[in-house]
Amino acid sequence: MNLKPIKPKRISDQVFEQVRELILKGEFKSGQQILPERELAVSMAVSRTSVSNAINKLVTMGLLEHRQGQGTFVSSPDNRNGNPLAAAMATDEATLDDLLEVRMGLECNAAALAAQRAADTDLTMMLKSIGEMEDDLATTDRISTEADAAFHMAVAFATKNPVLIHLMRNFYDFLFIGIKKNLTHMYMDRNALLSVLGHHKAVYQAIRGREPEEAYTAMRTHIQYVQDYFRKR
Amino acid sequence: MNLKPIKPKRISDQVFEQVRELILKGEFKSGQQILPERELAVSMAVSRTSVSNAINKLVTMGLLEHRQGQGTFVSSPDNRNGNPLAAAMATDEATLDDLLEVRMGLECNAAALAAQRAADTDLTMMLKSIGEMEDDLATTDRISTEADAAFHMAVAFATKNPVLIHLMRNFYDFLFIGIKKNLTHMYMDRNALLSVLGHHKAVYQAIRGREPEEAYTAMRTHIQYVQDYFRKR
DNA sequence: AGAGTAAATTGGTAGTACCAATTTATTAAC
DNA sequence: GTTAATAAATTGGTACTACCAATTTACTCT
Repeated sequence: MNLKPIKPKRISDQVFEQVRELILKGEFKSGQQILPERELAVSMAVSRTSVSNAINKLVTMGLLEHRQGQGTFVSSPDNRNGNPLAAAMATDEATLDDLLEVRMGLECNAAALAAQRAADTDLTMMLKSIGEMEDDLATTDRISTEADAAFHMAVAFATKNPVLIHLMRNFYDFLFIGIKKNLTHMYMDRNALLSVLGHHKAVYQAIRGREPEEAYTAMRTHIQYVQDYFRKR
Repeated sequence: MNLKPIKPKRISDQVFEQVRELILKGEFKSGQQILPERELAVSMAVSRTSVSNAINKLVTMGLLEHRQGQGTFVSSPDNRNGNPLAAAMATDEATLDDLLEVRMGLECNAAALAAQRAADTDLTMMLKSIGEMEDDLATTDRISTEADAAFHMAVAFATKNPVLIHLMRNFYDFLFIGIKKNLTHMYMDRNALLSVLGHHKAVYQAIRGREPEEAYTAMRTHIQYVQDYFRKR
């Protein structure tokens, strides 16, 4: 007899999550109007009150903007309060290079910690994302940003440090939603991607081999490569 | 004739502001239940819908917590979304050690960057905070957390990286507001503080000497010392 | 005194009506 | 045919009412 406690889920929270997912997946683009409350309520078979509550939550978080008489619009990523990096990038003359510099500090350290702590499931996740990247490159000249992010998030999870995981998640949300177009060149440059894939494999090998210093150096090589790639553009 | 445009103010926003003010002024203490929605609606002569909207906004921001059947309560300061680290520390079993591990990544990297980029004003700021710590220890057995934070922030400013500066600011806000009591032991332990002061001086010397690897290693020594200090408790 | 039940209290959901702001469509005047 | 004014439609905002869901309190029975 294996009974698990049932946690009731508020309707407005479920609406919130669905709409948030649509935004994060890019179904509703930045600046685009989403469906009106009445329409969402009918489509989801809930009351307009619940929809309105969910939308208000997304407005408070900065993902959406209300305009009475017009509709509800997706905010530009820079205005999102949920992501501290957006705030940093919006208020100052911050650049992609600045962000990569911070990554250098965070991710090299993370790789070293991962080499000390990775569980088999972590290693499996890293290998899976490497496999996805290989599959992509076998049939196309590009890889999905999701596979790249998944690799780095797998390394973060392997650190078992919740603060670091949270920060890394913010990073990848921001990188791939906020400034995705800046990264497009590299994600469609076959030679660059082969190098990236090689770096990922080197990081993975070092982590699997429980070698923190090698993992640190491999990740450093990787991020330095990305930095140099964008510094040339 | 001086006519100013009249900007209509949403009722729910006015409720939001009034309640937020009461919380920030301490009329409702952390953990305390605020007035029920129905009561607030009657007191403010508005509909419960508007009150509920305002409360939901404060809940989303983390200042309040709903509990169906009980009431609405003021969150503890650690849970406030104004600081992203608070969110990371609240949702998981995160520890001070986790936070120090992340600092290891960020701040060693920052020290190396500072050694490459520090201006005279940056060096002056570091020296000033070291001076304040020395003054404190000359007359008392403790130092102010502000002087310690000021040193680390001076190093961050010396990196000239706005993203890093922003993240570091969040760190020190959180460290000294969120979990200040955990740090008290060290800030009143004379021997520990003498070591910390020595570490700061070593970091400063390396930065002033434009030696990134020495700065990195000195900062690493410092944070490792703090980690070990708290791991013994 | 303890257990069970009922009532009260609180936030959550739903539906309806209307208001406020904006946009679109229609009509009237030139 | 064009422009301006008016009406209608669309969208979010407010209000009200009724009921549901979760928790606490009060009452009754053993």
